[in-house]
Amino acid sequence: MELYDELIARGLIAQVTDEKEIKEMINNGKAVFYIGFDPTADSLHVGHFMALCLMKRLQMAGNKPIALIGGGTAMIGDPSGRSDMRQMMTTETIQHNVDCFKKQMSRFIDFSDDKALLVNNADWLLDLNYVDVLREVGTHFSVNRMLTAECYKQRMEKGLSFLEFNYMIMQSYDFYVLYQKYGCNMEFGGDDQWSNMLGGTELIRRKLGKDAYAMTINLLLNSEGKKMGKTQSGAVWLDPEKTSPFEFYQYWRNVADDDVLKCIKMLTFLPLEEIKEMESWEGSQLNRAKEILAFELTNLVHGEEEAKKAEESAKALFGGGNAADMPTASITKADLREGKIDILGLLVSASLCASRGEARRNVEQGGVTVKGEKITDIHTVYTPEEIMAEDFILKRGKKKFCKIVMGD
RNA sequence: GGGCAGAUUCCCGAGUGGCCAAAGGGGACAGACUGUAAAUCUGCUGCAAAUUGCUUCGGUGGUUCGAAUCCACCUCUGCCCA
Repeated sequence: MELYDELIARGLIAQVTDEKEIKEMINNGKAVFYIGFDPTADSLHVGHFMALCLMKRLQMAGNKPIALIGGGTAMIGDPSGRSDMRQMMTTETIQHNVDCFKKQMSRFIDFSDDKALLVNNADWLLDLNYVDVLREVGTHFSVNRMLTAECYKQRMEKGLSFLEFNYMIMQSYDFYVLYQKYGCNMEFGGDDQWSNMLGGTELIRRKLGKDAYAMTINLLLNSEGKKMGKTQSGAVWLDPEKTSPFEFYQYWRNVADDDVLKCIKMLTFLPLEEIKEMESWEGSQLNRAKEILAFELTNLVHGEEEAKKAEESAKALFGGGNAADMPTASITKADLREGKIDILGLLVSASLCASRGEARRNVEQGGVTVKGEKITDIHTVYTPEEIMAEDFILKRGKKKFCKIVMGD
């Protein structure tokens, strides 16, 4: 199966500017394409991961990827699909994030021998002269048309600042620069970027009289229509310091039934024939599919060793018995009172609960377990020796647990 | 620049002098049921040395025995006019 058809089959492609041309180009490795990443945090997350996978797929077919880090555009903030303005970031924060992105990306994409490029649009955006830009670029944009763009719709109600309004123009300008500098003839991005991307192809046509193409990939939405890769405590990060491999594994292990196959299709590199077989699975059989999904993704992001560890821990924990490799939390002498620590303090110190009040509630509602036994008394206290015992496992709820170690 | 409306806890949103840590909904969290799923039901949702105390209703100051609520100024946001 050729690349383009595979992308369709996996449900990745959302919109294209010219299907015939694009198909021809990417199937034959003739595309030089770019995907933009806004460095709004110090780690990539699941949303970026999809884009990285796409880059990889295309690179494997001989196309040349350009990863564009939006060090310049991040200073403006993309209003697409957002209900309020992003917080303004300082130049230092952005630079720090850019560095972090670079490190993580090189894990997925082969940048050696010029097989892929990594560029930062701060390099050309930051020195632009306002009047020059207005005259050269601004003249090609119709405000009337921009205002009707889908990506601004939400913001037309809540207010849109001129700063953010310019994001589309900056992104379009990026494409224009890359086209001239590197012969970049295609832009990829999430479907929420569609209008921004069209701005670029339009600009190239108007200024250079050349054709450039754009293609968007479907956003990874769950069955409720919300973006996946987010938890109550924020995004699911690719950085193991921010989201441990075990948590990462668990996130995918816990996706809803309705979403498993979609995720496998869109995110893994498993052959389509193999995935086809899974489509007939139903009911509790889907649990197997979830294990596969979780393992595959953890493997891609954190490597095989970590993936295996996460899988074993999960199986041990939920299948009974103790996990060999489990999250740990440390307490210090300062946490002790008269040489002991109470159950509430322990839960808070282990970051299993946000406050003693929450810890109290969890205990009272029967959600806290030590060594497999339910704790019913909120006044239960432990000595450091008890806590350090091999079998001392603190568990809150069904899925959160850890071992305690003594720090200084 | 002028006029109008508004800012409440994670989010939406009620509250317009004491009965307010603040209705209701959503979400989150815990329990039951399950398959580490969904749906459903129950509980719960500011912090703590916890029948009490402390901090919170955009900010600062004021009136009052007492302020989310009244007054003044400020900041921000939306709408209308220019």
